[in-house]
Amino acid sequence: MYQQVKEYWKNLLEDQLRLMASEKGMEGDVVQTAGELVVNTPPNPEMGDLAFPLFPYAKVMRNSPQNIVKELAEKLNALDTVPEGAVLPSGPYLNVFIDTTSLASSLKEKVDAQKESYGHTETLSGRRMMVEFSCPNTNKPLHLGHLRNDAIGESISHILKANGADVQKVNLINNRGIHICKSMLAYQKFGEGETPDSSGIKGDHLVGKYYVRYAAWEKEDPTALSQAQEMLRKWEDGDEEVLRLWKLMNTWTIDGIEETYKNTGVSFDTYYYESDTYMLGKDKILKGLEDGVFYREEDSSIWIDLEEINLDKKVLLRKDGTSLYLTQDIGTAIQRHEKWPFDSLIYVVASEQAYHFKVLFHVLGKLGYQWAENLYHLSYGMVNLPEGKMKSREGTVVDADDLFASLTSLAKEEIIAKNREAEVGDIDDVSEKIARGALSYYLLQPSPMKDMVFNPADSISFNGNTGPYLQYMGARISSMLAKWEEMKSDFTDIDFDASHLTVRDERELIKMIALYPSLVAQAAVEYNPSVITSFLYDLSRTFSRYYHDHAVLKAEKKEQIVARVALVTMVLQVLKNAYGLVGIPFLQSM
RNA sequence: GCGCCAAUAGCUCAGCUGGAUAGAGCAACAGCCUUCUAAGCUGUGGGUCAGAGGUUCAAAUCCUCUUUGGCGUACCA
Repeated sequence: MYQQVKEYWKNLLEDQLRLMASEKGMEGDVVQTAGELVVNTPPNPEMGDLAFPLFPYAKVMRNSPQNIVKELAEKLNALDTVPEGAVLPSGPYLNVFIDTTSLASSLKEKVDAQKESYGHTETLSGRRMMVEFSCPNTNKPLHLGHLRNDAIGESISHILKANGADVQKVNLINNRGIHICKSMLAYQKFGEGETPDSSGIKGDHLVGKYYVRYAAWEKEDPTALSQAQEMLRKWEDGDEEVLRLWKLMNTWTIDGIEETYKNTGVSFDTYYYESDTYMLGKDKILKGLEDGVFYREEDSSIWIDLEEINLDKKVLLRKDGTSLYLTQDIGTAIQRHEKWPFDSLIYVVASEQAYHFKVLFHVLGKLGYQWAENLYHLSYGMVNLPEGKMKSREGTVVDADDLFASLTSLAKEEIIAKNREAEVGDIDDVSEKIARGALSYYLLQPSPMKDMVFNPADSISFNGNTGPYLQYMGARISSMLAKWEEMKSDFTDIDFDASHLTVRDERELIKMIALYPSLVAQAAVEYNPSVITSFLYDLSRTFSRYYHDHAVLKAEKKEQIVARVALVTMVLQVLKNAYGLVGIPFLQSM
């Protein structure tokens, strides 16, 4: 809606510029020559809502930008359609105050009507988009790195959906391979029949314990690795005993990981298992060989030459005919497209694998799959600690469950310290939701592409630019509106009138609400949830200042109260809608 | 070596399809709770936007080079 207002003024100004030019006897379309007007925002709201720099017109119109602005302002002011004071010349800029009153009126109608779907767009309407993320190994519990992956994957799925896409969230469980056998082997040797139930250890942590145990054992026993390899061979031969243990331990891990997903607010539409898919892709490689897309080395391994995309050669099938990571990914992509013909497939995977995906997409293209150009690697940076990289050998890996638990207990302590136990209701539930919001927001704030530093001390602080701060605004508004419910019967004779919303921050809030849908669209185009987190913080900060400075329910005039309640109601709706896109639970009270 | 990515306040990050004095949070300091939840609000200090060139009326933003850091360049996933 804000876009339309911008567009309106841009067109109006451009028309007037054309008029000015032709009055001066200039030939041709001045807008075409100088370029379309750029719409900016003035440095502060007192200077206007929109700013049009007129530098580019100086040369074409042979006049200083200042003079052009002055003339343009006069022309605009002479029009009946331009209200007094709407246009403000400011040096080389022509600033415009938009009509936030009528904007607020139409916004109110729209938000009232659309409610939780306010902000949704049609930009991806009808597109089938698959998002693959998380993809954990079944030999250990999730850590901080997975949490960033999950947060981005989950959020981007919501964002795409909000823009009209038909989204499928998929998880590919890495349950096969030598690393899985290592934990199995250690369990066989040292486990003594321990189970999650008998030990009281969460399944994924129990399996992780034996993965660590293996590493220690490997140092003492030089035959360890060959034993693990032997176990993998048995697994591939379908050895019953090995398969039984494999299934058992997989169940433990996956059950554990699902509990973590539940805590952190992550879910999937479909699970794939590597054990089912690792054979896929071979046929396609052989077919490609027949078609001359690939070539066979003397040792009979199959390769592709990547000279076209300025890369080296890459092996696709081992000399013994077994498949590789790449082979498998080729197979799964093709299989997925057959099962659910997507318009695009987004892989949420760490930036370390950029090369892999470049090759994967190229190979699929060479195999003749048109849709290969609609594959996208949503690459995200590493999560580091203040002292550097996380290293499992040094025990600095931040465990997902531990982190979530400590966030939850801190939130709980905070509620108790503030004496809010009675108001919040289920304190455990609320504490978990605060923890979830804090974590998700912390991880989604930086642009995905960049490496980030996870500072444990910062992450557990609930002050300042944090998830709980955002939740707090929602809770404050909710409690305000609850009070309004009790008093609103005295206001039935008063209609909403947006002309009572004139204070600076009211105008700011109106503009932000109006801008929100275009940001939802932008977040999808950029595959960037931080567009939404930044917006949420801006909106919250502005609102926080606003209700601190201006009484809502205790405003002087009744008309003002009605208008402000309506505005605040809209702010709450937008907050809720945006929370949903970035994994922040809404709290009625906190 | 080659390739990809990054570099903004003491720390963590926004801003990057070029536009007005580069913004937040944390940390430091100073204020504000008989008034809609102080998980809050206000203010002060803090910047050669890594460096050098270039393009432009205008560069943190675009281009080139340099420096520093991360990642990759496996018949691992």
